[in-house]
Amino acid sequence: MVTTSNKSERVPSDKVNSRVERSRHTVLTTAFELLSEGGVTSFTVDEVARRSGVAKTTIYRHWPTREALVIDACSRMIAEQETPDTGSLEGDVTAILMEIAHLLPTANWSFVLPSIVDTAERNPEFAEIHSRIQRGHAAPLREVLQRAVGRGELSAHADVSTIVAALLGPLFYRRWFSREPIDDQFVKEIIKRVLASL
Amino acid sequence: MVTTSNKSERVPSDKVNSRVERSRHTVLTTAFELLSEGGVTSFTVDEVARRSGVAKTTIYRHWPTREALVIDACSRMIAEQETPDTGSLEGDVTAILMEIAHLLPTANWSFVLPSIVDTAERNPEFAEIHSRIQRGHAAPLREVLQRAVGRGELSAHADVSTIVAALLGPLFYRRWFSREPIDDQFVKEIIKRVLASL
DNA sequence: ATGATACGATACGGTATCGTAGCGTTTAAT
DNA sequence: ATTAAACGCTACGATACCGTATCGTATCAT
Repeated sequence: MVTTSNKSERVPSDKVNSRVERSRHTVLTTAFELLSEGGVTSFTVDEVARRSGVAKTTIYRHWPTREALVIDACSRMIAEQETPDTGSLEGDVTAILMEIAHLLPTANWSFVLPSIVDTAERNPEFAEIHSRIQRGHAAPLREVLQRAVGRGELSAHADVSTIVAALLGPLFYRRWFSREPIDDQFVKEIIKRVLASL
Repeated sequence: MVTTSNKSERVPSDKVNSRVERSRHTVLTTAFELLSEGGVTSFTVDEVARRSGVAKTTIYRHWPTREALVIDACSRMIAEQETPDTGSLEGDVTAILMEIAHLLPTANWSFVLPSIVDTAERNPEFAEIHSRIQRGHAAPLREVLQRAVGRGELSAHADVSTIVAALLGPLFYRRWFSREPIDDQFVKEIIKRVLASL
């Protein structure tokens, strides 16, 4: 009895290949793809069903509502950027910003983000997601700045939050507002100017 | 005959109070208000009709399609900011950024802009509007920077476009991405750091 | 093998929205 | 006063979506 009971409490690795998990995965992949193309607005459950091949009824067996699915798909968008450790603040910052600069014109999330920003403006749930995504982007930068403080390379009074805005702001500005290209020269200019003023 | 013909060729000031122009104005005002509240997505012609009191059929007599009305309403959003002239570059830049900083949390356009940015990502017509709005925001800054070059206060080799991004980027970043408050201290910090590096 | 669970297909009901038709009424110019 | 243009009202047709119901089929553990 106990043995039987234990067998039905499967470990996660078992569940991955179960039928439910296959469906979940297929739907989420398609949902994310759809979000990247049209943003939150034009996202429909019917289209997910059409593209994924998973029946709409099955989708509603997994997610209670359209919004739940959108939120779930958006959550998979949080960038897992790794923090470099070159030994110097300038080296670390350059590594981070260069990677972001290269991702901005191509990565899927850069096409969805405006949509999330807009939705977050009036929807608390999306505001929460947006907040998590944002923290994900800023985290590596905050970490290398803190490390620089630890090494004495940066004053302990330095306002990390301001510096992050001074570094990321110009890049984001070019991607979504002025829509100018973000070349390496530009990134280096920004870094040089911001770090010079510390 | 000629006199009669001339009378029908009215001057614009006459037209302002005509019935058509009254309708146009009422509808556009309501449309803009609606856009400010819900963004481009939740904007519906039916709601404009309900709120404005103008019949939906009349609205469609003026604008061929919903999109045309949205675009027309968005176009009225272009900020008409005046360029200061304090004599020094720092004074001018401070005046401009302080005004923007105070508008960012309150002005109607700041609630609609994410919506336009998102739509512009996939719609050329909105990309054009967005471009005009953007140029409107950056124009005063570009002008005072050019003036500073003329006075010799700024090197002729200075990349104006980069400096604009370095100044506006952090403010926009805080408004729409990190969602942190934008206090005067922050604005002054940004200005100080950017101008110090010139 | 058998039963439980998940899935697929189709068809709905309900709602929102776009854009139009028809027709009577108001406005405003002559 | 007459008349043309603009407006309001109601009612549509068409479409797209959400979310559910029904029922038959496939999967999978035991």
